[in-house]
Amino acid sequence: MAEASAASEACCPPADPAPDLRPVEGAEADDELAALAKAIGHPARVQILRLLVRRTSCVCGDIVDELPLAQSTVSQHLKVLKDAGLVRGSVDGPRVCYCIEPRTLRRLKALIGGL
Amino acid sequence: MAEASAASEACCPPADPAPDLRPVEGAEADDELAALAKAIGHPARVQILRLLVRRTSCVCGDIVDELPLAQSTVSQHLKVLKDAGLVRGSVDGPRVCYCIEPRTLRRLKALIGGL
DNA sequence: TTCGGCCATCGCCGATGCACGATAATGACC
DNA sequence: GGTCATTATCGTGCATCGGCGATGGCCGAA
Repeated sequence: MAEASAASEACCPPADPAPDLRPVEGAEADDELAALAKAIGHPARVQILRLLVRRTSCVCGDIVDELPLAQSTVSQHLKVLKDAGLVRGSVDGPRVCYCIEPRTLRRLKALIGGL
Repeated sequence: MAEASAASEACCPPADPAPDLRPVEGAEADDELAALAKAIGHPARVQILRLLVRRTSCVCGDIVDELPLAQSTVSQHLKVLKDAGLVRGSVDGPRVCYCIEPRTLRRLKALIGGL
């Protein structure tokens, strides 16, 4: 398995048949919703999320020069999104390909919808 | 109108025929979503929101002894929610009746749904 | 008028967030 | 080997958050 990792589609697999099993209310759901909301509680992170949803590209560098922020700041925001589970990063040679995690995004929508 | 203000239904009018007009994406939508998400980015505020949605009561005092927090802290959280437009407070005699703002909540759902 | 309950606000503290520049780590390429 | 490009991490400064107790304002009741 040397090559064959084309890195154009492989980093963001859309396959996701898993259903949401956890409840949308209760103490755990409250904490979960608060954590997710906190993660997107910054305009820069909302912009990053939208960029990744549109999938024009998922390379970190492209995100950096799309935002009026320093590279280290963008990396920090990406880390917040990654810790929240909203985003996934795949190392692809010297670059890192970021993409959204559809499951977490759907989970967020379900939690918000349960309000 | 001395009595007749039973404070059970009058403070939270469910009437809300207004549709959402603003777009769900763009720079303003990003800021709006980030501000709303930040407002609910704390477990205590999520709990408060749920309490108000359930409408078991909307009096501030009831919220205070439903949460393991001091009265001033709850008041602070209520202020955050009120500044975000998610909650409205009506002075009703010596008490204050809080209730959710359905328009803002629907707006939040629309913004999340637009992701 | 005075008292007491209800709520908002203030002041304070420690903890966290956000931005940046500088530096390190990784991998491709010559 | 060396070099360049890309990204993560560290350290720092400043601002904001989150909690509390204490205080003050407001209204109704006595």
